[in-house]
Amino acid sequence: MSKPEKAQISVRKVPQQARSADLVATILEAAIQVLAEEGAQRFTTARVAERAGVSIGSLYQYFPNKAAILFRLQSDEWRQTNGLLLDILKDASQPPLARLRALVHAFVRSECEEADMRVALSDAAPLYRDAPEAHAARARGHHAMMEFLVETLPDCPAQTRERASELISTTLSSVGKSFSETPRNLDEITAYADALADMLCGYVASLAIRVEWQ
Amino acid sequence: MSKPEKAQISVRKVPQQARSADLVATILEAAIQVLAEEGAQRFTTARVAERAGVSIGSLYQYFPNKAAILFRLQSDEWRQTNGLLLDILKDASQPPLARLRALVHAFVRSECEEADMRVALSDAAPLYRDAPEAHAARARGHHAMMEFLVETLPDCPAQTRERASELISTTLSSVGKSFSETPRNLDEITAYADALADMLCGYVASLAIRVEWQ
DNA sequence: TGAAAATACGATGAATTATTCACATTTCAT
DNA sequence: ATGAAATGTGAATAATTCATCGTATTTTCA
Repeated sequence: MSKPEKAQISVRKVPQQARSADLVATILEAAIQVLAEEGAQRFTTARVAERAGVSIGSLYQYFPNKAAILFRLQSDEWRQTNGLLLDILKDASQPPLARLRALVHAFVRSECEEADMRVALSDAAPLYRDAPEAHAARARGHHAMMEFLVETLPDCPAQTRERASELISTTLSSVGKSFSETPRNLDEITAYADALADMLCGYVASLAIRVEWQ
Repeated sequence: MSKPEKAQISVRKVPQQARSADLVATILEAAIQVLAEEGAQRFTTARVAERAGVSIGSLYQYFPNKAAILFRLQSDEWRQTNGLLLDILKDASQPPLARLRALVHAFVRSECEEADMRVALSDAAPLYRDAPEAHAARARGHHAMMEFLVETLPDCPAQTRERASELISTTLSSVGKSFSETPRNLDEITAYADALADMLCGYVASLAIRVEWQ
């Protein structure tokens, strides 16, 4: 057997001049379009380069392989979503469950935007799923939810809280993704997000009520 | 534009003699192994044929293309899971919420069995996701949950009930899938299933309590 | 200005892929 | 026993893919 090299997901060369930074931006923009319009199956380095109006060689100067482009896109998504969620969860002007409800709405709405691209991106997940960077990114999301629960359920045993945290973040992301796989109008999105928020808020409330912690 | 032919997912030739029925069974068995051991990425018709000890041509006698093999595997999974769930949901000897809890446990446990194969199978989902047969199969699952809710929440407005039904089935399948993506021991599985059951049962109970339906 | 560094190019190779087709073998009703 | 239908074979094909490399162009800055 010879599997010496882990798929290299990070960067090959750091852009130094403005034109190369532009180039990278152009490539990423093109990658988004190819992904949304052609799907993960037909996402190829050659197509991305062509759509970007850039040579294939240039592409490989800044991305070591195809997976790196996809991971970069997913990474950007995660960063953006994470920022959104952190802001909402930490908004001290709202009671905890109102924040959680707002978070569900924001998340579901954001999942439904650019749905084509997001679906294609998660179709491509097998290409980068095992990368350590991906693990770290997910961990950050869990951490935010955990902090929220520590504040909301201070008397809850740590282990219960951790499980609840994992359940809630998992539910949010996986149900959101699954929901966005079929096209929805705004009313459906709102109604569905409300139902999901009912479910999650109800769950957190039920944890808060159980005084029989030991 | 010319997209005349939808990907054909169903059968090319129906086995008539015993030897060909055996052949199909052998191919499917080999397909499961290839999927579990090599992953969706490396799942190729040639590898399946080789593992089955069968010529590639024979494979194409009974499956029109690669997607058909994968869809057949997924289809079998769905059928099996659906049978399991129907039995539990219709067991009149248990109160509704106990049935729902049992269902969650059975489902999560079944998702965690053969996890490698299941993960690889859903990685391959893009290949058959849009097939009408896939849609029909999902609809059957939703239908079962809907019947359960009609029994449990007879006074709930139909629209609310439908949304709840979709939310619950979606949560079950997508959270289950996501959970099984990382390896778990039996204790974790039980604890997690309990938490998920708490959440879902709590949600159904809260729907039952709202007497202010209009 | 001029040369070194950075950037861009795209033809090209090597590998993998799904699928077909002409032909060989087996089965089974007659 | 016979021959037609069913079944099995695997080399050949055509398409697609990722990624590299030598070369050309542009930028930087002394």
